[in-house]
Amino acid sequence: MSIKIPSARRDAIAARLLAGEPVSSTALAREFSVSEDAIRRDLRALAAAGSCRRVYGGAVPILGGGLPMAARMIDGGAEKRALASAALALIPPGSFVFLDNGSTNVAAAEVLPEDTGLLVGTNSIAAAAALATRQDLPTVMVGGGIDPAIGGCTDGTAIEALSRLNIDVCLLGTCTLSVEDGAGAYDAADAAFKRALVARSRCTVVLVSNAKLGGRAPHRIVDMAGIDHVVVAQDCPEDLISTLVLAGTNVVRALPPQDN
Amino acid sequence: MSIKIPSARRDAIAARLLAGEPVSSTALAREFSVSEDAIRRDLRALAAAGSCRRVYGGAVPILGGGLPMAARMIDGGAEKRALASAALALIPPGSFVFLDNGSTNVAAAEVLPEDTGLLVGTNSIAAAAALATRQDLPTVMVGGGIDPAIGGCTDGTAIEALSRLNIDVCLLGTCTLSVEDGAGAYDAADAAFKRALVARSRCTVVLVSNAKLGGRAPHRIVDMAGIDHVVVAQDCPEDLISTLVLAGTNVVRALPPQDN
DNA sequence: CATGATTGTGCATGATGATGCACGATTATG
DNA sequence: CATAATCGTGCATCATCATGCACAATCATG
Repeated sequence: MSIKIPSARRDAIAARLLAGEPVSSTALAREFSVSEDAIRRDLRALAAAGSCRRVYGGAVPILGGGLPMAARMIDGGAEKRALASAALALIPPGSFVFLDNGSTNVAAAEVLPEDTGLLVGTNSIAAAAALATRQDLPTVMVGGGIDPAIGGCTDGTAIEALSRLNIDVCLLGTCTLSVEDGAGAYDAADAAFKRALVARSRCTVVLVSNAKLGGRAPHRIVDMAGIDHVVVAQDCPEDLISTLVLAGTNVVRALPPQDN
Repeated sequence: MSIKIPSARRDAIAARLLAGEPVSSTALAREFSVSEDAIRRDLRALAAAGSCRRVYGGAVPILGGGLPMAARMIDGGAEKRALASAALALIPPGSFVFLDNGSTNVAAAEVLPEDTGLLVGTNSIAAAAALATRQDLPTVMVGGGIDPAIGGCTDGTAIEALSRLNIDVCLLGTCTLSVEDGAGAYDAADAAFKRALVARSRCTVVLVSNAKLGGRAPHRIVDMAGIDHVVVAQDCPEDLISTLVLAGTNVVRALPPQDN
C-alpha cells in the first residue's frame, strides 16, 4: 500500500479527513513510507486549504456541518467571550441587535449589557436559552424549522419572519472568513438565512476566532464589502489583520482576556 | 481503540461531558492508555474552557442551558418524567405533537420516541433546546417575543405563527387544573397562547403533577370539556381522580417510576 | 538533447508541547 | 481520628513541530 504520486497521497489523506477521521502524522508516515516531514507538509497544506485543522500529533477534520454545535462551545470559550465583549462597543444603546446562529453568539448573549435599552433578536436556540435566563433583555425569537446540526431556525419560515424585522446591528455567525471569499458557511440553508439577515441589517459585524480566519467553506454568505466590522481575537497574527485592513475592512481587536 | 492524538482525546472527553456523562480520571486513564496526570490536565483545561466542572475523582458536565427552567427540573424531575412517559401512549405515530411551555414538557421533549415519525413543535426555549440536542426529531420552533418569566414565546407573533399549524396532539402546560375552573395560567399572554394552541389542536392532553390539581389561577385557559386527556401522577389521590372521572374526563395514570 | 526552474523529499537544529514521576497538600471514607 | 485515594505542582524526558538547507526527480524550454 504505497502511493507513489504525492498529490494522490494528499488526496488520500484529505479523503480520510472528509470522512471525519482524525489522522496521526507518525501513522501516516509509516503507512505511506515517507518521512513525517512530508506528511506534516501535506497536513499544513490541507489545513491552509481549510480542509482540516492542524493539531499536535496530526490533524483533525474541520467539523463542518458535522456534529452538535454545542461541541464548538467547548474550545475557546474564553476567546469567544473576549470577542463578544469587544463587539459590544459596536452596538449603540437602544438598538435592535440580532444574534445569528453560532457558538460565538451564545457567548455574546451572555455578555450583552442590560441597561442600554437593547432589543435582541435571534434564531439560535442556544442564544435564546442564554437570553431567557436574563430577565432584563427583551428578546424576539425567529421561529421556523430547527436544523439540529445548526441548533437554530434557518428555513423559509425563519427567513420570512426575519423579513418583518428592521435590524440595526447583526452579529453574523460565520464559519470562515477570508479576504478573497468573504464569509462562508458549511450549510446551504444556514447560508441562505445569513444572507437574508445581512440584507435586513443596517450594520453587519462578524466575530472571528483565529481558526476561522483565512478558511474556506462551500457556501458564500457575503463579500468583505458587505461586512461593516470584523472583530478578531487579541492574539490574532498581525499579518492576517493587515491583510484585512488593506482590503478596506474595519478591524476591531478583542481586549486581552480579563478573568471573571 | 486508543486515540493517539492528544487533542482528539480531549475532544472525546468533551463529547462525553456534553452528552451529560460524568467522567472518572482513573477510568479515562485506563481507557486512553495514558497516566492520570494527563487526564487531569485535560479535565483542568476543559474546566477552564467552561465545558465541565472539576470534582473529586473526575469531572461532571456543566448544566447546559443554565435556565431557571433547569432549576425547576431538579425537583420533581422523576415525577415529570413519569408523567411525560405516560403521555407518550396518547401520541399516535407520525403525528404532529406540540410541546407548550412548562417544565413538564421539557421532560417530554427528552423522552419522545425517535422512531415513530413524529414532527414536534414548540414555543418553549427549553423544550427546543432539549429537542435540538437530539439529532433525530424534526422540530419546528414557534417564534415571537420571548417572555423571560415563561421561558418561551407567547405574544401575538407566536399566536400568528401558531395559526399556520395543524396540530394533532398538544401537550398543554397548565399551571392549575380543577373540575370547576378547568385549566388555568398565571400569565395573561401565556393563557392567550394556550387558548390558541388548544384551538389549533385536534387533541389536547394535560399533564398535571399533584401540586397542580385542584388549584386556581387567574387566567382560565379552557374548560374540562375542551381537554381530551389528563395524565396524573402515579401517587395521585384516588378522590381527586374520581372527581375528574365523574366529570367525564379521560384520566391516564402515570406508571410507577422506573429508574434509568 | 541540454539546461534551468520547480517541486518534493529527507535530515539537522532549536523551540514548543505533552507526558510521566515524585512530592506534599487536600479530600473522602470508615 | 486514621487511612487511602486524589489532587496540584515542579521537573526531567520524550515527542512533535517549524525552519533552513541540500539533494533528487520532474518538467518546460531552447
